[in-house]
Amino acid sequence: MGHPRAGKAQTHDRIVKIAARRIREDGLDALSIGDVMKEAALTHGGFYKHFTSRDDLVAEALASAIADNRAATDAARGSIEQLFAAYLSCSHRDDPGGGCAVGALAGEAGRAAPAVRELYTEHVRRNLQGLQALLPDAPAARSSAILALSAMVGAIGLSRAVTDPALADEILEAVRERLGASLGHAPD
Amino acid sequence: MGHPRAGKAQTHDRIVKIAARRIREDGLDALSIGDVMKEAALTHGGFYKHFTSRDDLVAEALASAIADNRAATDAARGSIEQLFAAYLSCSHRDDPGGGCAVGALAGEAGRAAPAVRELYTEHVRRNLQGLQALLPDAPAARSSAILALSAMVGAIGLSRAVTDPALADEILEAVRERLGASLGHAPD
Amino acid sequence: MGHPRAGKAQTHDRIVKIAARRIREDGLDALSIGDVMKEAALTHGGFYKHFTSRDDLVAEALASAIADNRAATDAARGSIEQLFAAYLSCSHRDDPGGGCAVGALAGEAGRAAPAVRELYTEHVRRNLQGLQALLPDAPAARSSAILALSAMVGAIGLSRAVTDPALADEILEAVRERLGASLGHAPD
Amino acid sequence: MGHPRAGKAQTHDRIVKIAARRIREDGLDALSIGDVMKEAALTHGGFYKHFTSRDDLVAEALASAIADNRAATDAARGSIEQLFAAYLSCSHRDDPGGGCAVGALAGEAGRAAPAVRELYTEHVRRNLQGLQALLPDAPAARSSAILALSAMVGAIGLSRAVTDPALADEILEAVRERLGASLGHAPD
DNA sequence: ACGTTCGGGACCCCCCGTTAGT
DNA sequence: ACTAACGGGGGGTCCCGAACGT
Repeated sequence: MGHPRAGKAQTHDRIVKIAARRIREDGLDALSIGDVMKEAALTHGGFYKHFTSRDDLVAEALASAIADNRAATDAARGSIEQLFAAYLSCSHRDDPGGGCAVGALAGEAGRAAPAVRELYTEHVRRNLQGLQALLPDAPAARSSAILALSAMVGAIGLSRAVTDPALADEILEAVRERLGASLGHAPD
Repeated sequence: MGHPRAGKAQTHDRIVKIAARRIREDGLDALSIGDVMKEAALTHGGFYKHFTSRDDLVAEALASAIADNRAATDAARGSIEQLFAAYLSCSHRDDPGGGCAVGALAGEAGRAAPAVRELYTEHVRRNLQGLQALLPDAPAARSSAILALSAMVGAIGLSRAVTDPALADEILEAVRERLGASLGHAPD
Repeated sequence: MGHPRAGKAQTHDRIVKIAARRIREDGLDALSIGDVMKEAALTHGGFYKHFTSRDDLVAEALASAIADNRAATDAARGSIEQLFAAYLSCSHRDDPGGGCAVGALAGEAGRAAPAVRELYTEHVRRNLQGLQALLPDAPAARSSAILALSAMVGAIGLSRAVTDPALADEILEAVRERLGASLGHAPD
Repeated sequence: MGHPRAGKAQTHDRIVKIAARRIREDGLDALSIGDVMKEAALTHGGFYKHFTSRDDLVAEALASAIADNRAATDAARGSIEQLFAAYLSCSHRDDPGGGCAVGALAGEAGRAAPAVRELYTEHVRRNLQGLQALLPDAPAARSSAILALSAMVGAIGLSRAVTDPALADEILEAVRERLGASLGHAPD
């Protein structure tokens, strides 16, 4: 019985990874312990050997999702165009579970528990700093980063929500290009 | 017993109005029939005289929220700066229940029932058209509208989610100003 | 569907009555909503139309059990020997569910929620007053009542717990007779 | 790893001792393996190296509690007044975990597993014999012992359950004195 | 017909006693 | 001796439907 070859940490991680996908796909509230454990080929009852409560899992899952994002962002190092292209891509839009947590949870984070909101906020800050570092060292780099993050988050949300595929693609494309252009020659 | 002076249509409307606020405040999934009916001073059971199911209410509530938004948008007619100022304002951020449904539901709409998504999509289209009409008649007006909507939606979501009030305000301010500037002299 | 002929109050009462038996048979903690509802030919889900929580039911069930006891005590009016005979009887011992709540819950009440303990205490006070009223108007009537209640409660508990039927009967008989004798000629 | 310096028997005993207190404080049903092991600074899973099941522990814990009681009773040897004073004392009432198992479990024992009930019954028998030995060698010594045990058990239970401290003290005092008096001049 | 009362079933989180395998 | 997992059950809430009263 059990998964003798899998250490506790591995099982723990497996659960968290699954949850990290789920929260980005379905939102924080929709996360069900039973579903996650079932997907991990475990039973519902064993959950509390790994987490003290559902909130605990949510926090860990969010942290894991954020770590994913860091890795993905680092991969796009060097060029902001590359980052835009990756973020505002169809593959990102079509795989929320593997994508950006800031975008996936922008709507729900405001209603989440304080601990979750803090994590989220920290992640937003880091993203802004990362963007700013990639932008030309102009006085308006900070506001450019904010505009870029807002537009990216908004565009990915809209593109996911809209039923018309053409419109969805158009949103990504338009923002991708216009954002690059706007930020290229920061007006001040 | 009951509300003899209130016609059925009025009661129906009252329920929808309440639900229209709730879905923007708490999201689509969190809408509880019991809560809504309680707030309407009605009993839970009577709900099904007005709606065939919870999904029915959600659809109507979304339509009502959209109608609200149309009215609000029309009020800002004439100047796109005025619209930005209104959308990217603290009062809008702090009152999601009375605010823009596109922004409030950007994350959740992608997971909603087809009917809801259709409604949402239609609303996005109309918003884009409205924005486009307010922009100078340049070739890039369409993409400008998309960028504007994306940035607005993203900014309002981020500003709501973030715990740091200073950062929340900064997001609104930065996008408000940078967006105006960027769109003023559309590069092509 | 449902029990159309049974008013809500009737169903409510039915549930409480069942629970009132159960808490005397199995104790306060062992009371299970599912079990009670099943015995009432209802489903677990409907429970919360009648009670706000399990604790609510426990409180009502205890009150109901106490009311039962009052009625039973009143039936033995006039003679304390009759009351002793009824309380310290095999039929009382063998039917805890229909019997004295003070005796059945003597052990558990001390660990119960404050509201439950208050109810229990009130019931003890009333029982002491009832006993005192039945005793000769001697100065020691109060302490006689306390001795009588203690002995009765203890005897019924012991007689229920003991596995040897002869010993169980002997306990009831001994206390029944010795208590009557002791109280007959109050020493001071 | 583990507690290398503590033999298995010692660990076993430690667990039993803790459980022996707990069952008197919280009852048989409330005994939780997890809690006991935690208090013993052991892990939950190791329990089954010492006991075959929870029922096994309960039986051993009861036996241990009974052994405690024998020791305490032997200490009061010689005078029945001393025994009454010790049993019907505030310190006994306020420390059920270190007190009499017959009193603490009078209500619950009747519902316990057969093995537990047998143990309990044996304990009652021994207590009755002990009491009888302390009483004057009158024909009614047996029934006097039964009355005494019943009153003591009942009084301690009531005194623990009642919320009013004055009433709680009054119960102990009244039974202590009246019982001594009643048994001093056994009527027949 | 409108509204309410009552009930049904499904789900969720959490905890428990127990065991297989290390 | 323990870790990791199982399976079942507990209380609580939800959405929904059916029968009754107005």
